[in-house]
Amino acid sequence: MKPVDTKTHILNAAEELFALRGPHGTSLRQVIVRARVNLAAVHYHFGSKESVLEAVLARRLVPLNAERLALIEAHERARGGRAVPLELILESLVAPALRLSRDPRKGGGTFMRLLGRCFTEPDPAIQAMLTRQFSGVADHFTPAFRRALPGLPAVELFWRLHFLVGAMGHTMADAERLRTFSGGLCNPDDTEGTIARLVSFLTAGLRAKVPEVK
Amino acid sequence: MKPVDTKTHILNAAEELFALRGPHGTSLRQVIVRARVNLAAVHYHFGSKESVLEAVLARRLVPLNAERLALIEAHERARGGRAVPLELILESLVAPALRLSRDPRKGGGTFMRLLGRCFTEPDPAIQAMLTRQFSGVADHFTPAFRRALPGLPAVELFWRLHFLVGAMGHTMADAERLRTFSGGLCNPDDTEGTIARLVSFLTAGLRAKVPEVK
DNA sequence: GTCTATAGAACGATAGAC
DNA sequence: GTCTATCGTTCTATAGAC
Repeated sequence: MKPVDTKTHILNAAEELFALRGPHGTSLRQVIVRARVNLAAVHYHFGSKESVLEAVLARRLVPLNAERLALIEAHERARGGRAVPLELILESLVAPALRLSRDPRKGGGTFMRLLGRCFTEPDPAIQAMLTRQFSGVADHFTPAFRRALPGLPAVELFWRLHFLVGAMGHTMADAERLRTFSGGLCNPDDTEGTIARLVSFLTAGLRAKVPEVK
Repeated sequence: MKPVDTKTHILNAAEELFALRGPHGTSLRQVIVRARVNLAAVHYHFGSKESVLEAVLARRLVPLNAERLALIEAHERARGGRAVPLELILESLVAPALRLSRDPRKGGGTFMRLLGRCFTEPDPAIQAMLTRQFSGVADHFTPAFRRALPGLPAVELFWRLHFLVGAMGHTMADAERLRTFSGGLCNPDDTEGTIARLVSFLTAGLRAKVPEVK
């Protein structure tokens, strides 16, 4: 049972506050109050506010994206050279993220809120962090989608993957909004139900008839 | 030909900078430099930074949401009491926003980037602004979707509308990312193509088979 | 590694002359 | 309506004692 050290305290506090008020809307001083550490400790351990954000992201995204790749690679091995069915690709992509987004020990919805927010953050430094973190997943999943949808032109596939990222991101970043909007009818805590619904929606969308207008 | 006044100069500069670096990441001082006005002028015309943001949002959203409502009401009138087909509902919702997001005289992608960003902004004041602006559209379109998809349980509809908002928002807020991601294959400037693709994707997603798992 | 103290700059907002 | 000047606050970052 290892004790929670200063560094982890800072990461936890920063994750929470960055998600709650945004990286720009949060000062290091707010972070150190919540983390119960000294301001200088942040600069000692991370060097700068930007590096704190990068560490917060990497702590969750490195294992998350590794899990995604492990899942799809297992499916690929199980099927030899043949294409992995669309539903399984989507599930490999969606399920680990959604389970993480509902695991209170791992930041729960807090982290996903921050992640969704970073995606709309135009700050070039933040964009570069995201590209770094997601390049492996993008490189592996894009060809998998292409193999699962052999009739779909590459242009259309890219558009649909863009729609997919939006739907997925918004679902994870803003689950609680749905509870309010549906008047309590929808329960975002039902992780497996959410995965099934999202996979079914995305499968149908990706398989839609290609529109005529060009 | 009326001259561009101080108030409009401030709105234009704020729109651009808020979209570029976020409302929190932008200072009023940066705004007044770009608008070539005095700092006190901002407080004279708007009272506070928050009110500037509200005015920036309202300037585009009031006519946009009015256009959406006008379109769907025209469809409803044309069909008497019968349900408006799903594709036409989606087009009424998507097309005005997407055309706005590509109209350089009206902020172009700049404004949509800001809007997408505000959606992930947890600041309660900003959330309240969005709720105010979108309540009319939500109240009118939700029953329309229900009528167009009579077999779909309400819970499932709410989930799918949530996915829809994500796909739509991300498409408008971050169109340029797709150009990079697709290696230049996709052209987000093709507004009508984007509308057709988004409507086709969403139609299929909304009509997907309801998943078994509950 | 952890602290206090502080430098140095930027912030939102306002007072009051014109 | 528009300006200058400035108040009071907060920020990131660092220097240097322990």
